[in-house]
Amino acid sequence: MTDPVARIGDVARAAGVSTATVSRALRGLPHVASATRQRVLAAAADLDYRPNLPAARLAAGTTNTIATAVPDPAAWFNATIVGALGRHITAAGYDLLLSGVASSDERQRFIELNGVRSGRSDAVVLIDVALDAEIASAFVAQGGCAVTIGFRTPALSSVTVDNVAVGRSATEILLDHDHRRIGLLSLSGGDSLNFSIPSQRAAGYAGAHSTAGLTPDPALTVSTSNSWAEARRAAHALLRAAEPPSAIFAMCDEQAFGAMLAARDLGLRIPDDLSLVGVDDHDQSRLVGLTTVRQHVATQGAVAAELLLQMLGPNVGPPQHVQLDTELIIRDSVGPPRID
Amino acid sequence: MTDPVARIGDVARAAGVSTATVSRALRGLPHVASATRQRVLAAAADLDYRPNLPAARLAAGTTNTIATAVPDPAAWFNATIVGALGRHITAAGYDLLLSGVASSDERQRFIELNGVRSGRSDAVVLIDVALDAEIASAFVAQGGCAVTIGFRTPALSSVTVDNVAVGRSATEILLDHDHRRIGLLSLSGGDSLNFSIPSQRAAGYAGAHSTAGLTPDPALTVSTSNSWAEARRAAHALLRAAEPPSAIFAMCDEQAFGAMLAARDLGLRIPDDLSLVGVDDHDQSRLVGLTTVRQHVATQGAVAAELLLQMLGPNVGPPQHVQLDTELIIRDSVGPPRID
DNA sequence: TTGAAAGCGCTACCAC
DNA sequence: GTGGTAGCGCTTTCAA
Repeated sequence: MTDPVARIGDVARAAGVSTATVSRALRGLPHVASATRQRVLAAAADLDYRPNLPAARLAAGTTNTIATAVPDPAAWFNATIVGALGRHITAAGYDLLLSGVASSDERQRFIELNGVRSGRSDAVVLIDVALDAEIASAFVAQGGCAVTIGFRTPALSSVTVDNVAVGRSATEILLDHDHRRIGLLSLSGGDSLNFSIPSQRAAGYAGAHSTAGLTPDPALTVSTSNSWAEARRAAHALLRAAEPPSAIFAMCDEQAFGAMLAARDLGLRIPDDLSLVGVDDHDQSRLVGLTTVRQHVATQGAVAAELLLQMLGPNVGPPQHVQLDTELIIRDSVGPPRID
Repeated sequence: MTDPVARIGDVARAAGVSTATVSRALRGLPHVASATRQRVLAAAADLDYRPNLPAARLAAGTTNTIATAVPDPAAWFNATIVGALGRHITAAGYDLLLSGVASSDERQRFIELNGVRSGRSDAVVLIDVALDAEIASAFVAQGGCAVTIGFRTPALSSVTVDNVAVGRSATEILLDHDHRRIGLLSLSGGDSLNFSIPSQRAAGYAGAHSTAGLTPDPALTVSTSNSWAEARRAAHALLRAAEPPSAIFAMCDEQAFGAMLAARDLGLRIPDDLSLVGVDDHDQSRLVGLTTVRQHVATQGAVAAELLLQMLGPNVGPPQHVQLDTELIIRDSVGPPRID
């Protein structure tokens, strides 16, 4: 059953050389006579030898692993980023360790577990999880290497979008269509989530209003998670209020989907009875004709991977902050307000 | 900058005890006087000591890591499973290593890299990736521990659904509505993917037909990936054929979404001009009123985690195969064929 | 070009 | 209850 696995020593013995030579030969390092290398290779193949990675890494003092923290690995945004990120770092020879950090306790644990100190990973990527500036600084002071996505703090490299602009352009298109009561479906993170995104998008929403000489009605703002089920309930309440909005700006497409469902519940047609704008350009948004502010999600993962690989390279530099473009995608969910 | 990280020896020295005692004290093992433990704890806190995980694991001969292979981590089905799986195994104290294996080369590499031999993981979970029976047997013969999801081979524990029944019930509802020309949007995996699922669902489709005394027109079957963009093109072609189907059975909801788009392109309304059934009950299916055969995706991840944890436990047993139920979810995408 | 031996940081066994 | 010490499996000087 448990056949004794071949170790480097077994290969050495079989090839009649030392373990040092086996190590060199197998890794293609120089200073090995090619005849010797052949012999080692043959012996290794013969014994079906596989080097023990953790041991090799311990000895070499590296981990070749990138640890990733994300609030919810199943959410579309996160999954898309993880996919892109994984592709790139795997190609570069790194392993991807994935942790869900739904609560701030878990986030805390993640940070501790993945500091350089614990030797579990060479670097960390934080997707939509916020970090106190001091914790971040302490992390890098200890030699930690990290990049954040969707969140920005000075000490760490980051990839983000301009969320104020996002909120502004989503609101503007609604304003341009003469909507004057615009509901806001705001994002309420779990406690480990990133609060700056909702507040920045809300700032854009407010800014667009004030540019137009308007002041949004605070009663029109409600917060929900990114689940459409929750957004649906919230939108439902909004739309059944005494003075309902004629349009809704949802901070993510999933919430917009919930709003669509709510509209349907109430017999409201989109865009005739209700206009709607989301953010993300979710895979399904096109299907339902949702007008939305697209952010290039997979690209964010790819860029993060690039930054990471660069930081892990020989020449260290200061943290880099890249901000990606967004664009308004016009589909069929925005029209003029209904006149009653 | 690179402040020297505290090692177990430093803690031992600071507390005036041996490393053995530190190890015991820190891990809460018995045979440590509580006064000693306090002293060790204090010293560790003082030095901000973090045990080096890889080293600890190497010494203890464990990895505490589960390696997961999935064709595409970004796909909804996979992401949902990974999310559920991760939650459970993390709770049990394991790390989750995630690898995308889009090609059979990558799958091969994954298997080699994660055999017991390489000591990288304690167990492996394969999501929708197929394995030759011999490779699977060899894997367990070497002491490998694995569970597969969506694919079944004798040697490995698995969690699956009855895909023939899935295909049958999707087809039956269409047949029951008097459709006689039913298109089949079949799944074509990448080369690492699991081919048994499409063929089983197709068998269900054929079986339902023959039970009704019918023979499906082979021209009505087309294969695409699970991307809706591709499915859209395929459905488009199907619907513009000389004798188009009056209904389509799509092997996954994402393909059904593509078919919806194709229908829209052609000015066909659902279900008036075209009926549609999918499989999965994707998060978005409810939004677009798609009738579908639901499989409990997150549950599959949870069950897989359970099997895994059990296998990793003390009492080894034979591989277990659990088959989860599916259910037809009736929404608004199926109606009688149009009479022209 | 090759080998001996000293680690990497921790655990676990066996004495005391 | 505690410490000494031999590993875990590999890498990497350093000398030969």
